[in-house]
Amino acid sequence: MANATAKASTKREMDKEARRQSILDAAKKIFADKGFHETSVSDIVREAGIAQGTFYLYFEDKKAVFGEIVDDLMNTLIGFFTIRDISRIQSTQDMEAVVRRISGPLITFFQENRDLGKIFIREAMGTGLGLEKKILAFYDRVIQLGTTYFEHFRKEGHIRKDIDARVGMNFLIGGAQMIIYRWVTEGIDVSEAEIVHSVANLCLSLFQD
Amino acid sequence: MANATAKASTKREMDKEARRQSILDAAKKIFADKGFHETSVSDIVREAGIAQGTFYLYFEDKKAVFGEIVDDLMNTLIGFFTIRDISRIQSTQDMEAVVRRISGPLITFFQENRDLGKIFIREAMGTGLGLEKKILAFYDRVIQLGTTYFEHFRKEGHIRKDIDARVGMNFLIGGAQMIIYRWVTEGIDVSEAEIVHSVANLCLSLFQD
DNA sequence: CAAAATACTGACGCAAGTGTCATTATTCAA
DNA sequence: TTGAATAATGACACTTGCGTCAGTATTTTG
Repeated sequence: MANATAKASTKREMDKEARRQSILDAAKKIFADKGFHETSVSDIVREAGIAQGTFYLYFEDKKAVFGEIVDDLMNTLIGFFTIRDISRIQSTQDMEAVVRRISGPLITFFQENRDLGKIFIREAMGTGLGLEKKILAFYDRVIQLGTTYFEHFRKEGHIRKDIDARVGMNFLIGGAQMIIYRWVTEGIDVSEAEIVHSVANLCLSLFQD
Repeated sequence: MANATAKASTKREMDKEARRQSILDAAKKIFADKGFHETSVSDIVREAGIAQGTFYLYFEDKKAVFGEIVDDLMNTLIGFFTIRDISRIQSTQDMEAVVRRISGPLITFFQENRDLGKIFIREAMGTGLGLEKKILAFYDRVIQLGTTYFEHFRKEGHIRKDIDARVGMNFLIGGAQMIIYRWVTEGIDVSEAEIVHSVANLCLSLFQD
């Protein structure tokens, strides 16, 4: 917190952070385009406009960049799935609102970050890094959140009785993922609003009474 | 059809075919275990008990084996999804029967071929070979079949009006895939019958009135 | 301004894995 | 039985891309 030093050091930090970010951005672009395995570190540094060696000042290796991209994404997504004070929400109306409150931002996000959509859904599972476990853990976390909401609405009586929450949630995630993937990769001629509507309706029809 | 020659030649052919198959089997095992990119041709030939060069007498390269495995699998799966004479089937009862007739054998198949499940669901999409397009075409074919059935039952009046068939089918495929994947990879302690029951119910609840 | 610290560079050594090919083994046919 | 055809071998030359490091540039500090 010594003023001058702090300022200088802060400035350096910022620059390093910016460069780091620019490497991440370059990597996202190439990964989404060519896939993890077809992407070489040379590709990334070319896109980022830096030398080969510089890359290794900021990241351990190619895996590390990829892992960080996926980690960041998962954190962002968890944010979308988190709803505080679910216990306050009670009517069937509200249940629909909850589904839409989740799926809306989610889909907007993927529209604005198609690269990340491709990377996460197409690549991340089969890269052969340790990611598979992490991703399954992520799904489990989402499922856990979903199950909480589910059980809540079940208590309120808005939910059909005969579906196992975990299985249903897995189904739901897979389904939503597939729709988002196809929407993100191919330029399906469907508006964001329509996608939100469809996804939300599908989710609801799975569980609703 | 010259008798002696034909017999001899047939015998040779059989042997070649058997060897080919043994390479495919070895490859399936390793691919499912380590993933496409972590698998080397050396791994495959070691598993198959042949020399490096022999591999290349039977396959162009590693991609070719993988591609063939995936192609075969897609053909098998299309068989499961094909129902002749859908127009004969009319009641809601029958609609349920159709869903179960598809999901039952499908799930049995994946239970008996977990390797293929892993390969197809975890690997095939992101290998970076030309497979992505092929797989999407496969999904489209399945969706087309599904949509036919769907429209049929819609005419019969067993289906909710407000769901777009294509979107619904995509959702359904993604959902089913996710469940099968989790069931295949982790040893979830759920019986095959229960999985069939769950999947079928989820499919039905998506569309049913 | 000097010199020390920090940041960046890119050529290159190295490892991994591919696919070939000269050689050896096996099968067939006469 | 022999030699011609077919099948299999495995060592190795070659490619590719990774990660390092000795050297250069830039920034900071006193």
